[in-house]
Amino acid sequence: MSTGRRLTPRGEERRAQLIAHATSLFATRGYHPTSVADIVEGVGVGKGVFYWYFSSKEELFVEILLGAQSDMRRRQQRAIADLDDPLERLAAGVRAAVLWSAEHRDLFRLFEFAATDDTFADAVRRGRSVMLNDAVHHLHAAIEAGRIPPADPERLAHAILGVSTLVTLEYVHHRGEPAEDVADMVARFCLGGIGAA
Amino acid sequence: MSTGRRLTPRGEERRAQLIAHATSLFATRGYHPTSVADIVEGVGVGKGVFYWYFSSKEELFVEILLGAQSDMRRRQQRAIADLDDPLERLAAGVRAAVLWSAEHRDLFRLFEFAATDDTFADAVRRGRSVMLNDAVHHLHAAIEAGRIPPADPERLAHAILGVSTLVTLEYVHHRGEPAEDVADMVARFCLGGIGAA
DNA sequence: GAGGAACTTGACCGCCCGGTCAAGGAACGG
DNA sequence: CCGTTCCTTGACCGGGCGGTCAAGTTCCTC
Repeated sequence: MSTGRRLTPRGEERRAQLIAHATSLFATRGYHPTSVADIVEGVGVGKGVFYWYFSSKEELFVEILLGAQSDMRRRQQRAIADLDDPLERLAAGVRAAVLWSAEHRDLFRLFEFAATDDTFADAVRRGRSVMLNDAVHHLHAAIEAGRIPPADPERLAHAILGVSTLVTLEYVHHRGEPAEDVADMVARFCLGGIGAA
Repeated sequence: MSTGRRLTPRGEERRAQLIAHATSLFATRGYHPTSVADIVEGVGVGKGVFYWYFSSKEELFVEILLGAQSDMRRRQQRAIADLDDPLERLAAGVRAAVLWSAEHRDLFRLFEFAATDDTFADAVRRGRSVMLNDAVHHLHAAIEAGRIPPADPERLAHAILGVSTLVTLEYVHHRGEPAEDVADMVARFCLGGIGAA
């Protein structure tokens, strides 16, 4: 993960400040409307500081994106770790995704934007495909075990991702309903959708 | 729908040209990176022409958005018109949405972007809520009739929208699979998700 | 305390943005 | 052929953009 650059603790903290503030600005105003001047102003430093830590606004955004993806993945893996049943693993993964999205509204909004922008869409797809592969794996196992009717696991995985994304956006982010409730509803809908009892 | 402005046939055609080219540019490059200069250059006219027909780049985008929304709605209504059964109406509506999205890739991408931008998110939500209300209505009827287990119809409607959106994006737009097949799969998943036999 | 690496400053650069406008051409009714 | 309305032009404006850089400050090392 390290970019090779040597940073003192002070530098490390500055960098983190910039990332944090940029994330919040990108999420609230959007990527394009947020200028580098806005970012450094919010942290209270000169413009040159930004380019000491990042080579461009674009590079910073990608870094935030990749960091968020791997953080979410880590959370999902942890939630799944001690489960054996494929359908339980699937449901736990979905729940973990919803809960993570509830706790990281800013990062979730960044995903949403990045997916619609040609410059970042590939990075989003690459990150997604990792998560999707996990789901495909569980779905495949469930089909093999006769727990759900045969179907293309990849399509099912995409459908599940679609439900999680839009329902989380609407109910957790927009209406502020409890993430746990929403996660339960999403998991239930998805289990029905794939044909589980 | 008419903005009150008087336009000769010639003017009407120019306007349509600008809308068409702007739509394609917005969809491929994105809204912010597309400049008014890009739009008029593609049509081969001076910059002033743009501001003769539209008061701003933003206004043009909103017009495209609203037009697309009502076009999609019209298509959905037509597909549903001669069906009585609530679940059939629901499935037909979903299929119509997928097929429309397949035939209007540009407009579909505009929806996706607009939903992530504060300036346009409200317009998107307003348009969506119309479609969602239709779905809620059918779901409510289906629950009343005991065709599906009781649940919050609004949440189910959002889940259905999520499946349609993401699966269409991935399989129809990205992989170029036949829209009919994808529409079938989406409808099947959604019926399972809401608990229909 | 000398020296050098890490960090910071903010004026500056070239560019392009959304939007304006005075002026000029086409179309058409009278 | 005139007058008017519709349409078109493209130079121009103020301003903000992403990005640079010479100069300065802080901090650690020896």
